[in-house]
Amino acid sequence: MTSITITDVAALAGVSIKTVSRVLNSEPNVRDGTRERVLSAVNKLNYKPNLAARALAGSRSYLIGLYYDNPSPGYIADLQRGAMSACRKAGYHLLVEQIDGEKERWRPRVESLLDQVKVDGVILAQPVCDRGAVLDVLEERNAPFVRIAPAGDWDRGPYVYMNDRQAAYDMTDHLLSLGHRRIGFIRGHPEHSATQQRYLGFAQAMAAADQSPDPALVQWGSFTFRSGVGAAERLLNRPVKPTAIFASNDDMALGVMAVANRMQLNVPRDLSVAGFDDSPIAQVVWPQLTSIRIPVAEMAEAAANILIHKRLQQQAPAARLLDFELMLRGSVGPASLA
Amino acid sequence: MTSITITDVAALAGVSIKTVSRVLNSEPNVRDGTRERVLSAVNKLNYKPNLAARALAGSRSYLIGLYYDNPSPGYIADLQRGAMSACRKAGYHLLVEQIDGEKERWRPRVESLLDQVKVDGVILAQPVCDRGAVLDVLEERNAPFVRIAPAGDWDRGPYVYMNDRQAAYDMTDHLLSLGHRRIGFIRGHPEHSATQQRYLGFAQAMAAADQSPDPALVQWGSFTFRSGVGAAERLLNRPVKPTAIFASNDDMALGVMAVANRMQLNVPRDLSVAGFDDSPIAQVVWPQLTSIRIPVAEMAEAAANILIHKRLQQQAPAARLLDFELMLRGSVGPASLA
DNA sequence: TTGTAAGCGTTATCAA
DNA sequence: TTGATAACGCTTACAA
Repeated sequence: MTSITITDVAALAGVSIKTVSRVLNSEPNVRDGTRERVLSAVNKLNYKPNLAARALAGSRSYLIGLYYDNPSPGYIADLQRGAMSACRKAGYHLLVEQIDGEKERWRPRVESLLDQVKVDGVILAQPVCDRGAVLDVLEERNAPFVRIAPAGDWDRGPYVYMNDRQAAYDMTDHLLSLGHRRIGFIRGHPEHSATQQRYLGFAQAMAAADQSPDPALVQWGSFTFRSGVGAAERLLNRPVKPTAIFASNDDMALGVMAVANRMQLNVPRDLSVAGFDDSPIAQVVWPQLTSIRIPVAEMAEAAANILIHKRLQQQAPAARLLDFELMLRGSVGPASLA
Repeated sequence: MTSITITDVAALAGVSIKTVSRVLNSEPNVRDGTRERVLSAVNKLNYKPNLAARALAGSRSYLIGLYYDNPSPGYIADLQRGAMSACRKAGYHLLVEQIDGEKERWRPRVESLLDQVKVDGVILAQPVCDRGAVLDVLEERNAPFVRIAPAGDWDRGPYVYMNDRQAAYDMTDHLLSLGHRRIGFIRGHPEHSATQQRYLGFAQAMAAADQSPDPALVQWGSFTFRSGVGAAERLLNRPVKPTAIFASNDDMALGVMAVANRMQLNVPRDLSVAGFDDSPIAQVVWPQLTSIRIPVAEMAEAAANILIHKRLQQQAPAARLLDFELMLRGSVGPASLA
């Protein structure tokens, strides 16, 4: 039950193993006829090159690593779907690794992936992509990596991202276009990179519509359901309630909806609610939550492709921008006339 | 910038590479002093064996594959956390692969993992573990695999699981102990393995409490939020409403809560609601959902460990049972006196 | 355009 | 208890 090797293929095709190798790696200088004979032998034998041998002899392992920490399960799933899709198309495989931020326990794992497994590249997702120490380890070893939506350090290698500011701007614009003027905004966790960008987009859209910002209508949250509840209570217990609340992520938006429910406010008649992330829950609640879809899978796919095709390119792209999408659903309606 | 190899270690320790190999693989017949000299050389050089070379020469790749299809993101995340934990402890790495059930597109990927990457074993999660064709491919190649909560085929290799029937029994018992007698039950998707087991547990607990089963109180669902809504409407529009509804997963239970809300029924005062799965959403809704925690991460960890330690064991365990946990929260209360 | 031979860094064989 | 040396299956030089 020994598996078939390049030698078997060479023998059947009547060529040397080097020629088989050339065909397999799409190298030039192979006569068409020869190529066909080799390929037909490959097919006949159902030959598949051994990755360990390839990695040992050559410079490619056909493995891509994905580092993430502990964000929402939906984010991880999307990430992997995208990365896997790219890997599948190129004959690569995906190795996942959770990087525990707390302790320095991540270090041996990161080093192992580079020194032992010798992955061809690493995708760094939030929040790992913002940990300087991890980047240091990768740079020390000259390991190719691509970051997904990093918060800064824009000159430390390629990254893919989407425009959070513009997305928040567009959503705010949408609310304004429906007649809303008193729009509450709930900021996210102060240490998260997206927080500031999303707030900026909101503020700029309000300013562009000549809406003087009411500081009392901007509340801090921390991206959790509970913090959304707190912020919503502060907003909705004011003498003059806002007609819409834009929370900078879905979990907080759900908190807003819970409070509205408890206060007998009908969504969207009495209060419009918008979120950010388009998490799976957004479509489960009633009414369904208007939100912003982040192209997580697409970003991961783009990142994987950059790594996979690195050797083909003269110059790796420094950055790749992907589009968000406004998901308009039932939780947002026109401003009531009240 | 060439990396250090076993030869460097051997030179520093003043032994042959074979001796270094012996130490690294904990083989017998190495003098203590020699072992120590080797280990200190390993440490001094920060040497890490090359996995590709190991895989090529030996019979282990130190890679474990995880096949899943498209269940909830939370399930995937838990699965990976557990499997990764086991891998980390043993110096293994985790390769993930989504097995698309629809087409036969999965076949080349499964074969590639076995023939090219030569993973040391494969973990099969729901619903991949119930696809006979996938098992066939694995068995053809004599590839070690462990299934997580399979639906049947209990003689096709080792598996880990939990007792769905007992869990549903215990939850029903809990409702009965709170005075509920008219308990509605919502079954899951008929093709899903857990559906029958969970219903069985419910039915047995009811029978044990001498509750003649009212067929009208058992409704079909399909594990989706929407199907939960439908089933709940059928249950709650009856002349005599149930005082509690036990849905066989959380998504459907959320559907029940949504209907209850719409019908102005207070949960848990007017209606108790219980789910199954303890998905993340269970703690986000209000009141929080009473549910059953499935030890997904623990099952994955156990599965990985079975694969990793296979060579050490005389006889791989045929099955490993793990415990569920009743998560009692606000959505269930005593039966009202009405 | 093709082939020969030398690695790649381990583990396995077998002799010492 | 140790070590020389041959695999493992491929890619990379280099030669033809």
